[in-house]
Amino acid sequence: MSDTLSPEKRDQILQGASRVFAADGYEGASMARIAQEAGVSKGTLYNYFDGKAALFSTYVAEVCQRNLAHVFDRADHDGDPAAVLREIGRRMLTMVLSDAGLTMYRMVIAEAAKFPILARAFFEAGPARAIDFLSRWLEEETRRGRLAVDDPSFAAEQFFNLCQTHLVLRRKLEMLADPSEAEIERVVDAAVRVFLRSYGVKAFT
Amino acid sequence: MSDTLSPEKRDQILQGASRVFAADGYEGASMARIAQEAGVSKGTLYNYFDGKAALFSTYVAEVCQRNLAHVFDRADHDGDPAAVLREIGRRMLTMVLSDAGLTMYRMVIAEAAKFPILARAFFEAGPARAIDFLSRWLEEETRRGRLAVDDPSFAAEQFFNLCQTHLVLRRKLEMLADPSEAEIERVVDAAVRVFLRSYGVKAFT
Amino acid sequence: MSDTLSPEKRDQILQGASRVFAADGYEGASMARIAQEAGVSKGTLYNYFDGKAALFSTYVAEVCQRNLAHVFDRADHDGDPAAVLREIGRRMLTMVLSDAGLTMYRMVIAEAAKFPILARAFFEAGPARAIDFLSRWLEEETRRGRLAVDDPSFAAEQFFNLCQTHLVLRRKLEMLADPSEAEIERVVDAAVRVFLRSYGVKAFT
Amino acid sequence: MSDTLSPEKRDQILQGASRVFAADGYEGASMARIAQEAGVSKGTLYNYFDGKAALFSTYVAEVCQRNLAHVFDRADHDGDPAAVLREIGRRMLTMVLSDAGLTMYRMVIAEAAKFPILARAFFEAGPARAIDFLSRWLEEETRRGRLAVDDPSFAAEQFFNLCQTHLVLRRKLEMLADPSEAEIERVVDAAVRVFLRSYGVKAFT
DNA sequence: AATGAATGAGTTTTCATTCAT
DNA sequence: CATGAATGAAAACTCATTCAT
Repeated sequence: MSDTLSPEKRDQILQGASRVFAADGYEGASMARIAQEAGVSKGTLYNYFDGKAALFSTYVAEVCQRNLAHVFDRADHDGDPAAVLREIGRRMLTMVLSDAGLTMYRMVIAEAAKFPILARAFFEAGPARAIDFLSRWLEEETRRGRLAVDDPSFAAEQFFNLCQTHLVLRRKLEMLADPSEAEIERVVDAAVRVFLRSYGVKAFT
Repeated sequence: MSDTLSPEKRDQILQGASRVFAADGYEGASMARIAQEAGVSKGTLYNYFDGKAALFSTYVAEVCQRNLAHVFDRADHDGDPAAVLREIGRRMLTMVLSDAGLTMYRMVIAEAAKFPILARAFFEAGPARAIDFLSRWLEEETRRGRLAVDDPSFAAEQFFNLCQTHLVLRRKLEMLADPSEAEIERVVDAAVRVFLRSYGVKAFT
Repeated sequence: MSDTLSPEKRDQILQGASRVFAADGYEGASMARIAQEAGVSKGTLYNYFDGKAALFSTYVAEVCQRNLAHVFDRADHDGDPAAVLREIGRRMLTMVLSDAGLTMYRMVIAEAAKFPILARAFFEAGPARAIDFLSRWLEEETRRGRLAVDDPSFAAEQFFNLCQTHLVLRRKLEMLADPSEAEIERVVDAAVRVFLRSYGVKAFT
Repeated sequence: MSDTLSPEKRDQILQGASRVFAADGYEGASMARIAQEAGVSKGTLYNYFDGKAALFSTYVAEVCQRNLAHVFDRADHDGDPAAVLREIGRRMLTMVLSDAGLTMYRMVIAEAAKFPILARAFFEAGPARAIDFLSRWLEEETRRGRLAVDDPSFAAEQFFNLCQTHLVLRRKLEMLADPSEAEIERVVDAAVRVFLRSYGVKAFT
């Protein structure tokens, strides 16, 4: 059945869906508009996907894979721990505050009750990946005696939460435009300071 | 004109709207279903409210007033600062994780682009109130020499973010049922520890 | 039953209905708006009239009686026949072109299929009265040898139709604002000229 | 986009719309009833037309084109002027008194305030065409010395107004069924007589 | 007799989905 | 396999009418 479906057309449809879902949300998006945006007929949509819900699920999964992966990929254990933490916090915060990140978050939150599987997929592809990365880095730094973290996974989550202070909720509530680099750095610096007071080792702070 | 509309029926409608909005979100809710759930006719809905958007706005405002007010009202400067912080964190977290809090958050986030005024109203009625309360308490404690907080408002936000570690995002993504008291306390205790390492005064820690 | 209904309130309602029907037409008018405009409750409307249709019928009848009567009341057999005709044509045309006349015509025409009785009532109260008046005047003038009209009623209708040349249809189709006195007189003068070429007597032309 | 919509179905819809609009007027017609009458679904209506207003506009335009065009197309300058005028008057009056003409007139008048563009389109397609045709004929006859018309356009309008005596208003007000040929001829003959008394040339009368 | 809250059938319009071509 | 016309079940909202107070 799916032997004759071309992957190019599948991508083409997902590109269109991407634009429309991002602009209008799940409920607001119409299959007609997605078809138009993708340059295919409405019927073709149903040849490649089982319906609107399935198309949305695939879209969220793909965007998560594409955008959220490879952001936390290289572990640096040579430089100053504080500098590394600042870089990690800055990357995470920048993505969370970006239009793409914001839109995706909103949609997933809005439809979490309806699409719990999708919500989990989002978590695994994004936050879980970041936590896992930072967690492993903290563990290794602790092993090397440069940090003193007892529960690395929990501490990683604490750090990311600290980084979201002030800016993130306000941005989600449309009370803030995309913040400047300087604003982001100010918040991240404060987060790193608080974090290291608890988990730092004297010699390195 | 609307003076003579019975407040009981108004409440009855808001009760129904409450159930339907909570279950289906703003877009997903239908006026027909709200009418049915409230036990009134569709026409009556429009006698009491100007339309779906107005009904939603009123519902959000009322729930904010009802649920979020009077949670942070008494400032305690006698006991142990750590104990006070634990109590504050526990209250905030309990509310954020409750069904009502969760539902409200989801809807406001989902519709923030469409109803920015409402999003701000939510912020003022909820998070802003909490931040303001804690901020003042931190200031007073600092004045009394029991804490050392330079930027009380920012520190307050950091504390609330720390308290949301682990549980809140997972709950928003339907990956967690309503957590137990013990789980909440474990997270809050950790938050208080980290917070006081940065902002505490030796004699009191 | 109608013993206790006050004529003042009835008039009050008709005043309100008058404004709303004139502004919005029959279909466009809402009973709620009429009640508001009349300063009574919706219920009261139904105490005085059997429903929207009945209210509309009464309104049309009353307006016809009030506005169209007493326009052609005095018969002048002393002056120049041409001058008298000009005056009659001018009066008729002015009324037909007025906002009130136009509105009434539009409504009656629009609803003639639905309210044929009302259409007839309009005809009797307006056009028929005018035709009757002119017809009798033509008859008397013919008796006095100042005109030569064989079928006075038909000739009267011909005269009124001639007077409506150019202006009336365009006004009905919203292609013309309320015309000036000069424009009206130019058309009426032409009508009188054509009319007297057929029905005039040499000595008086 | 709309290239592939079948013209047959479009016609089918317009046929249905035609029946419903004619019976109920613009406001009175419902899209549901039009769909039913046309034998299509409500959705299909919106595939072919942008909405009720657009459907109505198209309907009026098509009927005007279909019914009013090609009625006054051949100019005859050989026969008796009186005979030619009688033929022109008869044709015009027959159309104005027909069910199609009557219905169209009623609707256009009723909605002229809401659709002034449509009212003008009706005027151009119908009355204007007739006036133009007769006007040119009168001019040519005058040039040939068979008539003496100074203002051909105005005289043409006078003639058409004279032809509408007695029958037209009564028919519009539902006080008359479709009149017989004999009645029409009686009125037209009288109109021609009056017209030629003013604009005729002795030798030809 | 007056009120106006309540009703519910009605309105236009949208849209996910199907299926003949 | 791709198409897009057709569908029909919703949606939000209106309004003439009724009836308890």
